[in-house]
Amino acid sequence: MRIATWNVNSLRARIDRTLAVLERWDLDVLALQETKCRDDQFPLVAFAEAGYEVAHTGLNQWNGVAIASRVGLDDVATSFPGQPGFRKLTADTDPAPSADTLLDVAPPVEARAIGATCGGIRVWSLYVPHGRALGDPHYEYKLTWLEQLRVVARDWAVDPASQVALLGDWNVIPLDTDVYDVADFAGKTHVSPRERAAFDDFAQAGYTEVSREHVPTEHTYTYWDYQQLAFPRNKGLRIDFAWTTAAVAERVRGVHIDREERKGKGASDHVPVILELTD
DNA sequence: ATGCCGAGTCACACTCGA
Repeated sequence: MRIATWNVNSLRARIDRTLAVLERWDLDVLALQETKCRDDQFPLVAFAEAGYEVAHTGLNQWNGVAIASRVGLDDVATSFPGQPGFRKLTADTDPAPSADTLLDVAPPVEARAIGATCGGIRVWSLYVPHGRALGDPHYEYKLTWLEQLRVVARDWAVDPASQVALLGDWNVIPLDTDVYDVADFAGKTHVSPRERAAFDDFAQAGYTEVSREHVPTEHTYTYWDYQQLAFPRNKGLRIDFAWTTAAVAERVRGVHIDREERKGKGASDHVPVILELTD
């Protein structure tokens, strides 16, 4: 069984590359992030013709996460329990006291998490908030989002037989050797101690980051910026990961990072991470 | 060549990403 995660950075712009990834890796399940479309814009037919069912949540042009599967797709959840929301608190988005403000309504939950049971594994496709800058409200949102995910994920992992895979773009650089030059990230998001702790805490919640276990090589990246020849110069980041329960981790026979997918015209800035499991 | 930022929205300049 093969399961992959990929931040596709607009599915409609990269539907051909996506179908090619499914075929090239003979994938059973693909977790996608940043589909950047609403549900009604999702290219369902292309997936169906390739033999995949799809679950998707997308509210607008931002975010959007999906799971495609050819081994079943059950019990779809379009958010995790208690998933925090986010709303900009600026004058232009909220020029006058709105009904929301007056009612103190919780901020909207974004399309950043979707779960489904595929071939006996509870798969989550996750797009962790970026954080934007240290001290930005989005940074606190990111930390709260990760903490709440960890709290609920810990409960999912209590039964030692439970098979759970938390796949996605975590927007955290866990190690100094996961970036071309950590000095370039001084004072920025992705490397701060609080973000790294929020990421590492999934180990205490009963999970193993299996891509590290199988591909420990330093300076192995999953993302390269579009600007300033980052890919040809190999100035990348490792930010796409797979935390799994022990029952999944022991089935992992290999992990592949599809660096080839970053080449050529029309590439996403992220590449797929593929898990090979015993059947 | 792995090649100098891209996508979506919207109306041309902006947001967002990391």
